[in-house]
Amino acid sequence: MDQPCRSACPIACTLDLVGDRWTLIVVRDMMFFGKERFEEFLASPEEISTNILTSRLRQLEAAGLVERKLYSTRPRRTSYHLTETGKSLRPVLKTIAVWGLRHLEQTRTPEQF
Amino acid sequence: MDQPCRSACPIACTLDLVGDRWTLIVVRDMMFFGKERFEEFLASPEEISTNILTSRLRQLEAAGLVERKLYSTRPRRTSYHLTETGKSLRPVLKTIAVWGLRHLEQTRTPEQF
DNA sequence: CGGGATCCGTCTTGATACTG
DNA sequence: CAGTATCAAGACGGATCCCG
Repeated sequence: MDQPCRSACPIACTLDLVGDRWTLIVVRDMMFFGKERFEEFLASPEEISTNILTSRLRQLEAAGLVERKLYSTRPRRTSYHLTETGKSLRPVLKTIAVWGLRHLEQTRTPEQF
Repeated sequence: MDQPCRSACPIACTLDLVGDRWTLIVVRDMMFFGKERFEEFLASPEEISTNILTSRLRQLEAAGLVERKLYSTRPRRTSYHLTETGKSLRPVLKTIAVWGLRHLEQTRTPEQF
């Protein structure tokens, strides 16, 4: 998540960007749940903490996947939106979700969902 | 990477399993490069360290994505193979690789690859 | 020599409290 | 509401050691 790229492998480079426990959760919230504001991301069931959320939003912004907009100065209100590059992650999220559903079907009972 | 599941979301659950800097690198090495042995994983350009590799292989084994086989006792030789569940991650890896290639095309010059 | 385990120092993550 | 400050806990990396 820090250096641009560990290696020339596109998988490794992608993981450098989004390969951690939280980044794709935030992207998911924007992409599938239409969340835009700091408070909304905090409200997700995974319970990201404020400093981690801040750092992930900054990284996503730096990587050009997310744009920040101040839409009110007093009170200060910020909103976050996926850029076109950010939106292009949709197939990745979708594939992960599909895999998760399949895999979890086998290891957990349906009532847990 | 620790608890079974942070939430009922299949994306979050998948990330709990493989959402870190190293796990999918190891899976990639098995899936696309046919690597099987501890030493081979260490030789990848991303340079995973021995303790991290050990812990990731254990986690993958515990999750049922990888099987360990001792194919020689003296000298002791261990090999690691993807189970069917592990192999089912192929579309995930592939989608990530495709996204990486596209995204990196725009942000880096071709000579870097 | 292959396949780790262990120790240690550093960097990162995350929970909580606090601020503009 | 949208963060920042602080600090403990854990992840990571390197080196070394161990064991068959």
